[in-house]
Amino acid sequence: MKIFNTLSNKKEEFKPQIAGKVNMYVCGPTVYNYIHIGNARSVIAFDTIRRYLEYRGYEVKYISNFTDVDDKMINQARKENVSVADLADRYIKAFVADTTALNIKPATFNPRATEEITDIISFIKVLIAKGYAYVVDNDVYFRAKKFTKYGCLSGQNIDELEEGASQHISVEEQKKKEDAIDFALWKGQKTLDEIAWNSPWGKGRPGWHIECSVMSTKYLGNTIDIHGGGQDLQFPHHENELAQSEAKTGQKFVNYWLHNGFVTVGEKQEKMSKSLNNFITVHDLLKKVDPQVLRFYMSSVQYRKPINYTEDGLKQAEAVLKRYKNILRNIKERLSEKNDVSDSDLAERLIDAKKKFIAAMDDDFNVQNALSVMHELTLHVNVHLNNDFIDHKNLHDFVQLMDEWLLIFGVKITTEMENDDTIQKLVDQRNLARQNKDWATSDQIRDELLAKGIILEDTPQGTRWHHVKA
RNA sequence: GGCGGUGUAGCCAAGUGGUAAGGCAGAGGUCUGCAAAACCUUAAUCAUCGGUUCAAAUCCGAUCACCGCCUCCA
Repeated sequence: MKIFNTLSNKKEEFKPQIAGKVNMYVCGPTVYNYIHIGNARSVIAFDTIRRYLEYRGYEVKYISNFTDVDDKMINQARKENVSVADLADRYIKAFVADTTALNIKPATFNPRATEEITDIISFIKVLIAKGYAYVVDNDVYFRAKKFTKYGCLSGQNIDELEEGASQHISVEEQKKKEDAIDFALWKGQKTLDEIAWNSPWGKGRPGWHIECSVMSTKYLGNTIDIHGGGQDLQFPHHENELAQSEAKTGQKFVNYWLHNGFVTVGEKQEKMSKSLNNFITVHDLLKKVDPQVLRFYMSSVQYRKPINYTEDGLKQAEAVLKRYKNILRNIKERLSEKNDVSDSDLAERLIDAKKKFIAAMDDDFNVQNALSVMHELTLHVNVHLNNDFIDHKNLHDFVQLMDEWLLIFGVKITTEMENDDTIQKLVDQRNLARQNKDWATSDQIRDELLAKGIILEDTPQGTRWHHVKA
């Protein structure tokens, strides 16, 4: 399996530290609002990756944090006149609701920054002791230049970073720090009403980057296999995480860094973000869009590629899902027949498709090629279904294969056989009318049922029906 | 200014040296009493210019356009 590693900027053969096991950490949301579909994309991308790793037999330990204290949290809580903790609880609940709807597998554990303060303080103490951090007033800063590899993840040159940074950092902050590129590990309390914890440096709270270093090393060990997040986290967040962690442990922090592409929107295809006010929350979108369609749309683009969010894109995803639903339902209907035949060609195609699917996904999770394999196989199975005699065993295997594959994309298609005497009676009536070539009655019954959301399909094997949404 | 990404048919998109996968939409057709479902047929020379090569979407150079990061952001 090959994975694109941001650290080396190329695809590398994936080798977890312990054969058969993968530990991964994915940067989670700051819980001060509903997540938008850009946030969802990241969650979906890494869930899809996780599911594929599990499909390939890896046991995955998956940790994703909640940032439940920082400037945004504090500001929003003030605005709403609620406590930071209440704000966090509310949006963690919303996050769970949204991601559950999108069929995201729950993380092995979701640590919260505010519940890790003791470990954060110990971590910072070590950095100070090693000379990688220094105290100014009630703040603690990381001495970036002492970590000579600083910039290795983002390919940034420290001197040029300084030029850029100097234009944006406030003068006060600038003065406190030894160097413009140093960043806060601990921020002293500014006003008495601000949430704060006791520390050796006075009351305060952790900086943003430190929490991920602490939680990652605490729950997964000093060196982890995969660390994921959005492309915008590459610098400075992940660069800083890397510096802090390796400065403390002296060991490699992450073997494979993965960064997902953005969701863009509008004619200019700009990044979806709160500051541009061009975001759509999952909470709102799911009021009108089938969560499964949104999930499939987002996971059917390779994780590193940008997704330009459009309604047409959603429609296309919906059309593909409908095709899969149709074939799975049609097979289920026909498997009740007793007209078994063995089709060696179909058997071979299944084996071949499985190989190709794995080859596609093993190549840095190339979902487009994987879907292409699924389409091709679906075509052959549909052709097979035109026959009077069908291969029960291989059709059964196909259904199982599709179920497994679709689940990697977070999609579960249910094809429950529906039984309804009232509907069946009407269908029988209609068929009687059809035998008598009474098309008027026949069509009238079909229209009646359609109005109730029931679709009829006349096949050589008889009339079958299903609900529009099913 | 520095770093990185993108540009392939109406749309989504694969493809890193040998004469353009797949999907959606559209059009035509088969099947059907008509539908539905399904199947068949059907479209691009790959942003532009130049170069290397027997051969380039694919390598090199230049240009144009767009996006992102360098400041909170998935």
